[in-house]
Amino acid sequence: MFANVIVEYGVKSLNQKFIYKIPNNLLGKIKVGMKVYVPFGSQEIFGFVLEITDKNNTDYALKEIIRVDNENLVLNEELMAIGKYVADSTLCTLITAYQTMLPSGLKIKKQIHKYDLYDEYIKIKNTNKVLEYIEKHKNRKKQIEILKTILKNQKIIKKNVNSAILKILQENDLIEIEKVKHYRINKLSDKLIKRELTDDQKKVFARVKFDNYRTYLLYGITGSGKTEVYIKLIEKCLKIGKTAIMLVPEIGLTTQIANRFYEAFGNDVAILHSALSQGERYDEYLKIMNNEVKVVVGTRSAIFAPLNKLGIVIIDEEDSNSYKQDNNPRYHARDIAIYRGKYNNIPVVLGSATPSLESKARADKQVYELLRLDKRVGNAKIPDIYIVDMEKEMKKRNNIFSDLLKDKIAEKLNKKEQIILLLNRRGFATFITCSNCGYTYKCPNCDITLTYHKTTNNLICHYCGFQQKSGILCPKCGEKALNYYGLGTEKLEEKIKELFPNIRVIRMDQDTTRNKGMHEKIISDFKNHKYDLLLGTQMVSKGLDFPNVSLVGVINADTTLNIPDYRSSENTYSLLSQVAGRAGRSNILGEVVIQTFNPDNYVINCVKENNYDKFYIKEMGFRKKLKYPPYYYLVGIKIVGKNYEKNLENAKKLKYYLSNNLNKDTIVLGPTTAAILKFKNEYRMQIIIKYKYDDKLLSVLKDIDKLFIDNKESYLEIDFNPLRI
DNA sequence: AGCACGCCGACT
DNA sequence: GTCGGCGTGCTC
Repeated sequence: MFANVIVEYGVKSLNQKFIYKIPNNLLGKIKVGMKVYVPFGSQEIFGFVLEITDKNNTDYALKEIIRVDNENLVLNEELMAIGKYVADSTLCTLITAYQTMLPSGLKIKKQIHKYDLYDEYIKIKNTNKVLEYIEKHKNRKKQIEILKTILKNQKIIKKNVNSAILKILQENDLIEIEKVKHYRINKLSDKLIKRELTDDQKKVFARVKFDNYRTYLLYGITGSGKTEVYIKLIEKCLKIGKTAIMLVPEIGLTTQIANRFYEAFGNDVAILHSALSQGERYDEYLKIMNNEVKVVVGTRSAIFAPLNKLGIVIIDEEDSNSYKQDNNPRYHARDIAIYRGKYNNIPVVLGSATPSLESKARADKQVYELLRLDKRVGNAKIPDIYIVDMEKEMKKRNNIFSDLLKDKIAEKLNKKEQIILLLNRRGFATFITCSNCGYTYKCPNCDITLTYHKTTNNLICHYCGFQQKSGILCPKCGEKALNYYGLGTEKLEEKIKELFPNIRVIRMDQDTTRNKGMHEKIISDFKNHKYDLLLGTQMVSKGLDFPNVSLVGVINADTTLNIPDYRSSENTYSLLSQVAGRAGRSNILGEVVIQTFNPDNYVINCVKENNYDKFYIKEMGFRKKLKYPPYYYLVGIKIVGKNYEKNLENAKKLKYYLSNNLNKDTIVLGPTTAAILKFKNEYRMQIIIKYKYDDKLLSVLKDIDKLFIDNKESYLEIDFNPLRI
């Protein structure tokens, strides 16, 4: 027998099957989807079994598989198929696809990490022998005491026993050690909390059918109780003997949602998200593979959870950009969810308060089934939204806080209610310029100004992570004339404290949540009213539920609106209405102040009117006129190289090739410089393909991918349905 | 990706 | 003469 194997190196030139002979001692042991160790040229490396066959059409001598690396790791048929689908639909190598599906402890590569943790117990080996021993050696008091406790309790924990005594008992062959797998995350909740659905929620719940594939779009306003519907759906799914995946966006509130799922399903739940340690991830993955859990809650890559008998997939906040991976493979979790939905013939539920235009358009065309929740649960009302024209405020020298926002903050502080401020920029100042010579700090590797972080006194490139210490003198002319421009969350924190000296402020952004557990700590401290005001980047905008928050302030709504990208309006609408939804989630009325230089912009006004449908219609008009999704599909191709001229030349040749080989009504734009031309010392040109239907597209893209394998000057990054171009 | 092989230049 | 630079080609 022979095995077709792909090897651990994720390079295009090795993206092919290598055939190996299965030695007699491994016959029957090796299965499709297993990790194996194989000879490869002069090396020995890991690989992954794709097929097992009795045919060998080659005329060269075959090598033999050395061994199976981990007998417990076998990807099932569905996961094998998903890997192929990911590779085909994103043009990544097969091995890269399988690697992303596995937690790092199980990836197909050389690794010495041992993630397995065990609890060790001591058990009696032979009771009669022990009783004899006790009779015989009455003076060995300490040993006898231990033996008696074991006799009484069946087994005791090993680490509580003195190692010298343990050794004697072992040498006398009286005891044995039992190893029990220890999971790092262990939620034991025996009091499961059952909640009732409202009539609206019940109607939505009843529409989801479990006996065939169908994608549902649950469009429910903020605070309408989508999570309760998800829980009930999963409950039903478990009742019919199946399992469930629940995806949440990657914004650190996974633990919050996970806690609600623990309340509902106890230790039937596994969680998978990026804040877990590698060991924790490994453990959770093992629980899933061993069928010890029925519900998986997690971020993007949890869509690959190896659950058997999958019964439903739910994606909360389906419009979140975090569901699309922005490095290889550039897959979208929504596509994988739908693939699994079809594969298992089960429902897929996409939920959001601000659905992506793609999903809403599909629902309008009956491709998805639309479910709506239009009312907030209980007495909570939609917050009042005020728009402030910052141009007028600037004339009053209010360049950060408008009069209205200042008044409202003072009012809420007085009433002991809480406040959230959103500013979508971290750091202190967004750039530093010398007023003497005009020098501006820039990243040496990218085409980007460095952001000043006061806490660490660092200048940081927010794109590549480059850091340098900040000086007092201009590095060019040596004058003491550096000016700090632009507003970030650090400066905002300082300014709010100047304005309200007694206010208790907590900041939540990438910088304050870098350490494990900080995210949860900030959220729970704010919830427990240890702070009056929470300020931060978009982290503060989604999913959080603080009943005592009655005011949300958006410092500058234009930061996201002005990004030159076809989705900036959609992103802004979603961000603003999500953050507005943080106010007034209980009995107190919520108020929202949005500061902007574009008070007449339709996005801002639709947010003010809380009118998603109006925004949707207006935005769809623009998308149609400008030939953007969902009317057209996009492919973004980046041509990257160290030499600007040669790279541009390659980009032009590529454009020519694409225009000549794709369908006539497919639009090929570019090459233009990418949004950030220089990144990590490489120049990036961009070609955009817009198409409605093109049967040649995939094969042409595969061809150009091959053409560039041997190109030493440039390489390609191909992105299907890019979220920004 | 990683390694062997091979062809050139500057060294004890 | 030979050590080591990296360009090229191959891996079942």
